[in-house]
Amino acid sequence: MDNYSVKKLSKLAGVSVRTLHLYDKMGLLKPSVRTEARYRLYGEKELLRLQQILFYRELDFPLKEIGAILDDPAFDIVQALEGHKKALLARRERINTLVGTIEKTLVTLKNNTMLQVEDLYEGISPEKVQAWRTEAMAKWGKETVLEAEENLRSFSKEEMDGLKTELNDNITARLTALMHTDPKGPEVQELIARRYQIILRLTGGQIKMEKLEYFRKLGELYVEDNRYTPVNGMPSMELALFIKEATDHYVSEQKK
Amino acid sequence: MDNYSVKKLSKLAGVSVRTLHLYDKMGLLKPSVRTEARYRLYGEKELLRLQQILFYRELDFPLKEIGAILDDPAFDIVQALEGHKKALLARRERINTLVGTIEKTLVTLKNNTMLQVEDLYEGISPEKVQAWRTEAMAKWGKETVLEAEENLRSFSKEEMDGLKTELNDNITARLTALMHTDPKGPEVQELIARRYQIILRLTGGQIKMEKLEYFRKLGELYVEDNRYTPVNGMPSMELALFIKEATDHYVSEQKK
DNA sequence: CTTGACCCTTACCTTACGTGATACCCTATT
DNA sequence: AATAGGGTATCACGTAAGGTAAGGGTCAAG
Repeated sequence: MDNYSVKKLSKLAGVSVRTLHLYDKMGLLKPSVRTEARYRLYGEKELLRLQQILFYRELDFPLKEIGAILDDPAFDIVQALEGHKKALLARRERINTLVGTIEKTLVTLKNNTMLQVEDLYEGISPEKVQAWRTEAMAKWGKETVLEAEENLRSFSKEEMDGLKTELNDNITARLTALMHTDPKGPEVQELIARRYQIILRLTGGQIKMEKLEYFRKLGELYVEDNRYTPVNGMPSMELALFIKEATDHYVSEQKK
Repeated sequence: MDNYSVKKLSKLAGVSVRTLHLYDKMGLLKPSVRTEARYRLYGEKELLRLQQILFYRELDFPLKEIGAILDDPAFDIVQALEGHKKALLARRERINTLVGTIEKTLVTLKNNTMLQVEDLYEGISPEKVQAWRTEAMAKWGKETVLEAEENLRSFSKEEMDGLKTELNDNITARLTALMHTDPKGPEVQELIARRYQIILRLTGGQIKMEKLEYFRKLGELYVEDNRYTPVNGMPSMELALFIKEATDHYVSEQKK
């Protein structure tokens, strides 16, 4: 009996000596014996009690409550556990909210990164960009260019990269391949439709089916003219203006 | 400028005065002016900074880190947020584990509650229980009764209550109703089969199809004998022995 | 001039220990 | 028997983010 010194018990249970001192002082776990030199000695009963303490501690119960649970035999453990579970679920909910807030914040921050106009023309040299913007403004009007840029900036970098990748890597590649095998087949139609869907997203247009239908036909024309190629590697801005041109064309068609 | 006293600012931002004192002392939010009487006065800029502090505080950032974020313009906020998100997800995982442990513990505790033999005979007066157990032991043997009780105790109260409720409220009621309209119909067969399935669970038997098939036939006999009624309101133990009788009957049938 | 509202600083309390500092105890080896 | 080593004791400070209280100064209105 009373075999365990503080160190032995602490090793056995995986706690620090300091913890045992603390539990002793606060009355949570008293040694069964104190030697005349005031050494603490614990027995099997204390080891068992320590295990129980650690169980509830693992569940994040405060030590005071653990004492209450263990010392009061009338304590309603089930109720305590259920209450504690409720608290934990609330904490989990709060964490979910926090994670949501962080994610939203991250999106906003990444959007803000896009607010640099330069980001719209990544990979293009600044002189070229400047020349190209000037030319585009002369061609379509300053407002048009600014508007298109404004729209593109509302994207997160991630989303835009995803769309551009799909456009360049997947769609155009398959389109090019199919042009040699089945240029009039249904898959070509699908790809062209998808391409315009993406372009519409990038240019801020709502996807309206009539427009989509129109662009599908327009796409066929483009394909016949072999004009689908410029989409490959197009910078974002060029895409925006490319589709604006088509939209204007569409609008003037409707007016007739 | 510098319109806000500690109290005004604290009300405006929803924090305590003590918090403002603390933030001042730790250099997180210094008042823009101190009057000659050492009163703290804050301006709009400080209000704004406080808002930012509170934003990060809401996300459970430690105040020291908030200071670093706000004071170092080169601080990588995105990385900080992503790291923090990871930490939050880890905490959520831990909470999930804890909740799981609690739920398991609750099941165990409820099982232990069932360990009281009295719980097997809820609603029956103790004298009746004693008399009935004695009689049952004489009829089927002491071991049989103890075995049946042992088996029933491994159930959680919840599950057993669920099964008994289904048995008493749903099955027997519908069975009784159907006996007057379509006593040989397929639904009656289904209900009888389900009834024996439940009884088998309660008596610890694995549900083997051959047995089930046998009991279905046996059930028909019972129905014809109008003996299905005793199931209604039967205490758990009686159910266990009721089915034991049938099982023994089945075994002796097989041996022939 | 007083009163009540506001403000200041100092300091102790909270949780569950970690980390010393200082001093005592025990056992084995020299 | 002295000493070295490891074990042990108590005391006390530090942690994060304030709450709470004590004791005293300031300001504007009546």
